Amino acid sequence: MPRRIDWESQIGRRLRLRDLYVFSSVVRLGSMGKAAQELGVSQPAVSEVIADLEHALGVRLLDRGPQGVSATVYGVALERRSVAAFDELKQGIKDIEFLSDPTVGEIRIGCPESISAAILQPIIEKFSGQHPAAVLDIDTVNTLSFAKKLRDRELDLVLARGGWPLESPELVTDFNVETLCDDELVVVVGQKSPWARRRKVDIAELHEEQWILTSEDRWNYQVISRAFKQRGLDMPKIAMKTISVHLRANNVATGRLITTFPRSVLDLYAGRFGLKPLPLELPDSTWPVKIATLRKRTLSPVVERFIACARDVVKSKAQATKGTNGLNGLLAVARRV
DNA sequence: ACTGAGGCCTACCAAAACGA
DNA sequence: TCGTTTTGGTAGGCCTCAGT
Repeated sequence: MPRRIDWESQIGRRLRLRDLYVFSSVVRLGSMGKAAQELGVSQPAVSEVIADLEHALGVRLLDRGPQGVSATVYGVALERRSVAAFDELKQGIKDIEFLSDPTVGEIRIGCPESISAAILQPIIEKFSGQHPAAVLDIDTVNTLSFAKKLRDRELDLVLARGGWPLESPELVTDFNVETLCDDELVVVVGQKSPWARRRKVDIAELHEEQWILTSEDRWNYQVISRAFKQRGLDMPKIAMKTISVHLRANNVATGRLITTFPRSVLDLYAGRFGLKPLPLELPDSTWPVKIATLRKRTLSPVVERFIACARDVVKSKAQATKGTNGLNGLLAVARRV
């Protein structure tokens, strides 16, 4: 068992930022030689840094092999904290930049397409107006990897709907999750569809229709599945599986197909594509939009301003629509979880 | 308070040895 | 064979301390 590490004599004086940087390079490249090449020093210099680190910490950080090195459990632990340490430093430098000019900074946002169009857009409009020099880097593609990217600090924040990977039990302790606004899932047809003229629809009547849905592991598929199951029916035939909002809207507009949308997306596209929600209630169809950030990570001031701006935008929209039935509860007053 | 000498520490390299 | 470790050496920066 390694001895208890004395911070003053072993770490405070002996462990340097440069050592961590060299160590991270070695782990990333899987070789001391390659790391040396990248850092522009000789391989023995790298070897010595690693040996000193291991000596200071009293544990083996790397397993050496004929094809290079791999991190031990201790190495993995140190590497993970090193990433966090370098990120904090980077944030510190960004803070200094921000303090010298509060309108600059970069915000990396993970946000699926269905949220970016309807909910993110007005937030961006307001925020960009207030902070024209701030750079927004928005990833709308790899929604399933958002949790990992957030944990790896590749994203500052993620906007997503409830029931997403970030709220899985094994990940929930890593993130701060805040409900930004409420939304709900609705069944949508084109205005040419015969269903569009109906005043009341039972989900069971739609069993023989052609559906466009997302894949089985996604929440909107599961809501429809539950709705049919409640009526003692299997899932209907799926004509097309896609997450693309545009593909679904375009195909539903033909009048032959049925799909689901969040209410916010429908409100945005209803006029443009000629879409109509069906008057039927789905079980457990509330689908709140949430903001997640990495717990225990200091957010840069510009990111904090962006989140505050997001809260302001949904709050003012909620107040503007209070008393009307147009949005049916969408963008209700933001509340913290 | 400043300066210079001496010692120590750190970073680096080349070459040889080691090991899977 | 490829990659790591060890050895022996150099150069430069930093610290301490005595002298001015």
